[in-house]
Amino acid sequence: MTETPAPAGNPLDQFLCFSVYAAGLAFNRVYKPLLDPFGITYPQYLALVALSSRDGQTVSELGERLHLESNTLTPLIKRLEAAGLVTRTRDKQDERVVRLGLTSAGSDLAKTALGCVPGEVLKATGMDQAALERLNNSLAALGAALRDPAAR
Amino acid sequence: MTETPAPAGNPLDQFLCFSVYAAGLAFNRVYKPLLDPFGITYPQYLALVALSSRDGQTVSELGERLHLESNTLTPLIKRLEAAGLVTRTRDKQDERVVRLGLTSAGSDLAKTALGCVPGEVLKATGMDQAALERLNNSLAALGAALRDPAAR
DNA sequence: GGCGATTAAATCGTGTGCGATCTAAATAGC
DNA sequence: GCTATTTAGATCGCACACGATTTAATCGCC
Repeated sequence: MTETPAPAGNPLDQFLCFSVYAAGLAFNRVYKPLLDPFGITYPQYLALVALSSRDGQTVSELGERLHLESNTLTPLIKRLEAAGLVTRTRDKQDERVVRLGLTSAGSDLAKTALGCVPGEVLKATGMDQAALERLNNSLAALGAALRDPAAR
Repeated sequence: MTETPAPAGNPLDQFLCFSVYAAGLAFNRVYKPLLDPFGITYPQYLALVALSSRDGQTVSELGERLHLESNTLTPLIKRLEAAGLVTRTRDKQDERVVRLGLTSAGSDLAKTALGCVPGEVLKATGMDQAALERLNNSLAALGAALRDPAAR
């Protein structure tokens, strides 16, 4: 009774999918106040982090990293471009392709955010590094299994 | 190389939040083809399951279970009502409150879906019951920690 | 070299999530 | 009993996510 604010007997609590769903909502709510000062959203933050690892990624490559497609990414990237954080340039070799990069403002923002946000999030999880890593590995495996078309 | 379709060196892979995010996306994509025949979405499915446990829940109570508020739930519930699956009635004692219930069609749909969908989802996870339960418990604890205002 | 098939990204419509605000009903305090 | 406050839902605008389609460029094959 000490930590179940939800009504008793919630059948959803037995569902792994719901735990993932609810944890996702909760992460989003932890990130929001941390990212608001930077003027970016949580998915935008993920995109900036993914882009900071390598310059000149295509929209498709970014999509592979984020598990998203152009229908979601194009508007998101355009907002980051409008904010002056990301550059979009058509590939000269293949005009179908759009190459993405961080502006210096985007790079700075990513660096600054990565300097303080992850620590705050870690604190909010209340977990130690080892437990966090175990859970991360389990979830990565779960995601890979769910994405595997052979498994259904 | 056998199971890493994403570009190498993805810094996001080290983020627990991203594993949760990506697993959530993946679950959604597993559920979609399973729920399409019933004409409902994944959040609508969660709402129906939550409503099937008890009749006459209020919007707020449903929100506590789903970790959502009326700004998200009201439109969702109205769609379920328009689909003939849910009833909405103002409480006679307190006219501010809306009591929710399943129609017989909604109850039947929930029963039928619960009869086949969870098994398919379990198969897609590729996990056994014990591992699934452990992961579910870890994630429930993570969600509770993230929701705890004292922890940040 | 030309043309159908493929590919990358963009566009569009619908359904969530959510901060902010609004409305209406119940309660508190005088 | 009457007003100020609180509470439950609803509404609105914006940002994802995604199925479906479109556009434009490249590739494959003859």
